[in-house]
Amino acid sequence: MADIKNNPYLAHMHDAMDEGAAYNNGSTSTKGTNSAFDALVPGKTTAAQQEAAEEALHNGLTGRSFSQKYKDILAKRRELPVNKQRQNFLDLIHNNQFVVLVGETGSGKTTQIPQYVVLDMLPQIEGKIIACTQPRRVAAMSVAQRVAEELDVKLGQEVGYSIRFEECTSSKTVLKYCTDGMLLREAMSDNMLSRYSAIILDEAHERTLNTDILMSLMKNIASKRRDIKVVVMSATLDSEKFQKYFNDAPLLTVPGRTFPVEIYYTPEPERDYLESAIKTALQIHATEPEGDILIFLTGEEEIEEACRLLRARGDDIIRSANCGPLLIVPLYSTLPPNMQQKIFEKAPEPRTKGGAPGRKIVVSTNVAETSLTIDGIVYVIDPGFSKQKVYNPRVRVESLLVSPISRAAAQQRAGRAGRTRPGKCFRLYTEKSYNNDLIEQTYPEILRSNLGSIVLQLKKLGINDLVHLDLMDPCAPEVLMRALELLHYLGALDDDANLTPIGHAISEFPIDPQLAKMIISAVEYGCTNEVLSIAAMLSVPNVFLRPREAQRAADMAKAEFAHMDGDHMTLLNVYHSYKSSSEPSQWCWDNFLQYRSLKSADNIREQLRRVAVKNNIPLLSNNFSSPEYYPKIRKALTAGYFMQVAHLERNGQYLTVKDNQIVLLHPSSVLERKPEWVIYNEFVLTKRHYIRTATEIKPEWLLEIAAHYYELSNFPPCEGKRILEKIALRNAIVQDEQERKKRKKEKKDKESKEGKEGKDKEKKEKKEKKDKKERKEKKERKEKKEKK
DNA sequence: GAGCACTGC
Repeated sequence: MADIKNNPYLAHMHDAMDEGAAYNNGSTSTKGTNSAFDALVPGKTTAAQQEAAEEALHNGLTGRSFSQKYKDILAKRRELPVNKQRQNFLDLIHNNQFVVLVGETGSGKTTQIPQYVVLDMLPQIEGKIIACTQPRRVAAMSVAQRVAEELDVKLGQEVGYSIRFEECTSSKTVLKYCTDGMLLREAMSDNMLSRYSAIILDEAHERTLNTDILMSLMKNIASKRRDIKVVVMSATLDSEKFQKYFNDAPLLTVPGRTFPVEIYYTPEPERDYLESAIKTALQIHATEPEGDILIFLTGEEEIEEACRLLRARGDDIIRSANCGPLLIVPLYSTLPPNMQQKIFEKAPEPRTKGGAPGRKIVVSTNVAETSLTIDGIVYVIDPGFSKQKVYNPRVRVESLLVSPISRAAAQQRAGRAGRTRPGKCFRLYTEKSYNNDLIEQTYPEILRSNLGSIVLQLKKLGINDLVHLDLMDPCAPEVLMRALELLHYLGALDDDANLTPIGHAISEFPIDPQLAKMIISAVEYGCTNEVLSIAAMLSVPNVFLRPREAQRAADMAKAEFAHMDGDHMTLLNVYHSYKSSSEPSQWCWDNFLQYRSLKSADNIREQLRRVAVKNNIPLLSNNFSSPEYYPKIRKALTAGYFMQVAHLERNGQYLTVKDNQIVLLHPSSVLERKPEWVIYNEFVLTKRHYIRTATEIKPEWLLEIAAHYYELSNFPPCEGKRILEKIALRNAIVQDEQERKKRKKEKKDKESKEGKEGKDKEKKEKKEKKDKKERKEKKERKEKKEKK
């Protein structure tokens, strides 16, 4: 205590200690010289007390004295806008179960709020810990790293993170950053999230599928656990919706710290946004002061095209208008990491000393909207489009569609220009269009997705009444119905929509339900090892590369792996070859394969293998030289994908079974010979309808493996149906015949058995008679003898 | 004869 009193730097620590003593009901806590936390009473701290604890001589979490680095960071933390609101925040959290917090970029909410909650709830004393969720893995990881530094602890000890494939926590952990999907998984085995005293949901405005489910779950849990606190953090001004959803929760608004961005609209609508974007970029280069440019486009092809045009025309204006040199960099997620690094390179130097400055132009997809931040961007060009996922429940297909962005997304894009200094945003649409045509918010993902996997998870979470599920935006009944239907056909739900043992097993796997069903069914066919590999390969982005300049070479490389049964077996070949290569990265390069995808497939396979072992699913392989080796694998695939079958009609077109959609085999398929029956993994909707990743099957397998689905009476008419009907009829006849034969044989057996028994009896009786007679005669002879 | 916006368990 004396130390603190003598230290002018800790002026208000003194008061805090006294207050703490008062809360402790007068009990002496003078050993509090070592831990400033002694002054804190769980659930009743003040901002002053918290600040005092942060300025104490020793770290309340570790008992160690604070490092100089800690003190330096602390000074900066005090400057964050959110720190000015600490007392307000504490007041709200003390008096409410839910708090909604809106904080713009740079407010410090993600790093500071969880720390305030830790100091307030003192998880190390209370035994329950605090979680803060993020939609993305990298964010969870990097924020945890930062907060560990801020609290002067080692990452993975008192502060940790938990993401797929990486658990970086310990028994000491009091604050855990995790992806929202990870927390959802955890809830599946601990429905009340009983380990936690507070959950902080960050980036809630992004409305990812998992965040939406988690919000609903927290609402449910909070109504049953009065002790848990929930903080929902968001970046939008659409806070009323969040407040209302969380039972009229109070709102705290924290200003951000960004620079102003001037917005420019086009006076007239642009017909060709690509052309217009390029023109605008070159015009900025020719007329605006130094500063890098970010252009938002929709996809890889468009971006590469734009880069080509920019390079060509850039050279022209550099010559004619005496502009500085340009560095043009594409950016999209499937770009190899070393190419992605280029976005962080500096703009080129002027060609001559004192000449016009160079400029960097980044041409990017949505990655640059949320996931990646590029420093030095001053100008943003926003054509107003992005590719968005849409789900059509009628044909059960998710597809990507180029669509206008929302006003919220447009604001987000503009904001990217003001991170380091005041910037400008050029919108390639009219102001009128912005106000009238763009929707306010992007539709939440839950309204645009296939919910098969999510519905299963909800069932596992103990939520049975899905129709009345309390979601911020309720999903369409038809989408829900499709999900239930799928799970029912897979055998995951019974007739009353309750989870079956198979459903429990499927839900353990962090993959599509069909893939999980495939793995579980593989036990029956003795090929779980191979099916685990295929499932992993199907869960990662396409492994086959096909660079524009080397298409033929790439196709030839792929042909080396081709398997005549189809694309699934081809993937299996690739995986096996990958595993046996000595230098995987070089090997991938040589074979036109995406190393990143294969590495990830290997990771996923290992995870799936662990889940399988945990659920007593044996790891089996058939004898490779057996002729049944591949057919058995294909049967296991069919057990998962019997709802995605296409039949080649006599006119040479494939028709999907039951939905009767005309589809083409994707040109990337190895199945050039067009087998009559195929299962497919994916339905791709572009200019035409394609089925991608297909494997040949036998129609009789469908009736054998999925008899409940192939109840042909409710199928619409088509050739495939007629063939299946014939097979079913033949099966029925064969079965009848077999049964008739069986009955006949049984009868015969019975008769002959009876006959035999009869004869035996006769024989026995005869023998007995004979014996008796003999005995009698013997006896008589004996008696005669004796009489003599 | 063609694509894979972006996350995530």
